[in-house]
Amino acid sequence: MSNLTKIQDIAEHKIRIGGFNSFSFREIADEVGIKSSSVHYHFPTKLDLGLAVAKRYTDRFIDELKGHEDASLSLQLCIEMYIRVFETALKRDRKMCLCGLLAAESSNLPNALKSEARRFFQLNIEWLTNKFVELGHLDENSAKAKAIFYISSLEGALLTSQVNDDTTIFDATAKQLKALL
Amino acid sequence: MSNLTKIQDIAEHKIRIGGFNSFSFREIADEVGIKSSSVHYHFPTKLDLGLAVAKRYTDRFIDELKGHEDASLSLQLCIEMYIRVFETALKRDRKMCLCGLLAAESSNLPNALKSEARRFFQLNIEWLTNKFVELGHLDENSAKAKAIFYISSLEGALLTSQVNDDTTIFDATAKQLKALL
DNA sequence: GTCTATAATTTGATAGAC
DNA sequence: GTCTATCAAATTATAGAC
Repeated sequence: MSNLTKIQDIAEHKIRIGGFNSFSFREIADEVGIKSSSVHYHFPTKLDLGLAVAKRYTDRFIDELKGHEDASLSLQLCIEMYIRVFETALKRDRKMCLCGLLAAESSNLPNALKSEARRFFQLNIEWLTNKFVELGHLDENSAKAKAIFYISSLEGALLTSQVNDDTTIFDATAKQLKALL
Repeated sequence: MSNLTKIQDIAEHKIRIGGFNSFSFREIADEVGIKSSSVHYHFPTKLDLGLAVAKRYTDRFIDELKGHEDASLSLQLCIEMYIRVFETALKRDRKMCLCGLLAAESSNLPNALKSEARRFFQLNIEWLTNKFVELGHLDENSAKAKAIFYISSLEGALLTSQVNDDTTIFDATAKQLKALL
């Protein structure tokens, strides 16, 4: 794996654990096995690194969503798949959603980074809204309200599970959301 | 107002905006109008300050909940009151829930601070569970699952509203939760 | 692309005077 | 309780050699 990729992987891990202010170029450099100046070669500023990581995270997330899409999927299966993508983030990685954490601290983030975190939410809301309109036959407004409700609940469930070191807390929320369809 | 109180107020503000790693003793001292060594007089370490602020936040939150309690309140009114406490945090303060933010970054926090954030969630879940049992006549397990669902959704709604600079996003979630009773 | 070296600033924290 | 003075360490970032 290239050092560029390693840098982004480690930065993503650290942001998802503690936020944008919780890591330094030196820590990343040490874990890669290079010097901090070499990290600056790839990403001139910390903001550049944060933006690249957030963009990559959102793009991958949306790609995974679209990758599991299937014209024959029912609303029920679509939403179950959607919930599973969040579930994986929690149970495999034992970490927060990167953009969820950035959203929480967004008032204190550079504008560009806040915008990138917002993009994650907007794309998710767009995707969910579409499903609720096309498969659930809701009107646009109701569909969007429901979409916001779903992503908010899932992000909150990650946060509550995290602080309680208890992934079954996520399951409790997931179950309620599925029952709501 | 005493400097001790001012220090805690400013620290609370900064944590709610950007998390535990987003402020320094010097910044707080500057805003109070004293020197950073004087802040250390009141709170020897940053952890001491964080713990005091988190404890105060949770105690006040629970006090407010109990203050609005009334034996004659229906489940509907109880939960509407509960949601209103979160709503106030967002619309009056335009900030995250302090313990919500600490929960998000809890994997990177000193254990004592993570525990204090966890206490907020446990007390909230306890309070909600009780209401669902006593006023909603749910069994203990269903009540607790519903309690977890409610606090998770509300915390997530704060986070989603924050990153979108749009308080109506919170309203969308609040409305769905009320409809669910 | 990675290194050494270094700059300028900030950080959490302490000692001791008043 | 607040101050001055100070510390050691860490931070983001740059210049220039290889």
